[in-house]
Amino acid sequence: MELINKSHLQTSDMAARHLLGCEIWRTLPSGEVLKARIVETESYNQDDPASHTFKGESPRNRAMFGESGHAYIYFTYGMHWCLNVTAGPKGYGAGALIRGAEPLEGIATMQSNRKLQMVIQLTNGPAKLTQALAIDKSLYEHDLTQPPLQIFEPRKREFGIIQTTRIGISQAVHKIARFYIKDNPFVSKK
DNA sequence: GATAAGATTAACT
DNA sequence: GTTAATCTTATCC
Repeated sequence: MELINKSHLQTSDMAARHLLGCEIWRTLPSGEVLKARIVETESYNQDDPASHTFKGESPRNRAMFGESGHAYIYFTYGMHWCLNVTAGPKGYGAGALIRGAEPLEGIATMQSNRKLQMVIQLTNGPAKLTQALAIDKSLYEHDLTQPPLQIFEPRKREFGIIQTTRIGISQAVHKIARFYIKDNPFVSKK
C-alpha cells in the first residue's frame, strides 16, 4: 500500500473518482489503527452552488482553499462531523466528501464508537464514518499523508464506478457529482 | 443581536 | 414517510 498520490487530486471530480477504493487509516491515541475502504464520494468546488466554497473563502471553509490532500471537516445539523479531501491548487476551493466506507480493521472499536453492533451500518454515511473513526475538528486541515489520519492507494482497482446526482442538497441537484463502487453494500443509499 | 438553514441520523408512526 | 435532536455559520437587521 502506498500513500495517496496528490497528483490525482487536481479537480474535485478527479479526487472523488480517485478516492474510491482507497483506504483511510486512523491511528488512535492508544496506538490502534482503524482502517476502512472508501466506497462513495461526492465532488464539490467553488463553481458549484451546492458547495460550501461557492460564496468564497471563510473561516469555516478555508481548508478547501488550501493545498490538496488535506482534511476539510465541517460540523452540521448540530451534531455531525463530515470529512472531505481537499482538491485543486491553493486558492481554488474544491474537495470531495467521503460519504461511505467499508470497515476493514478495528471493527470492535468502531462498534464501540458508534454504540452499534451491525457492521453494515457502521460507516455507510458521511457522519457515520467520522463517528466510527473518531474524526472531528481536531483534524481540521490535517495533511492526509501523515498520521494520525492517512489515505492509501489500492494496488489494483477492479470495480465498476457508478456516477449519479448528489444526496441531501438543495442547489445544483441535477449535477452528476456523486461516485460510488458498483454493488458495494456500504454505499449510503442507492 | 436575532434568525434560518444545513453536504445527517435515528427513532418514530 | 415524518420528525426531533442540536448548534455552527451565514445573513440580515
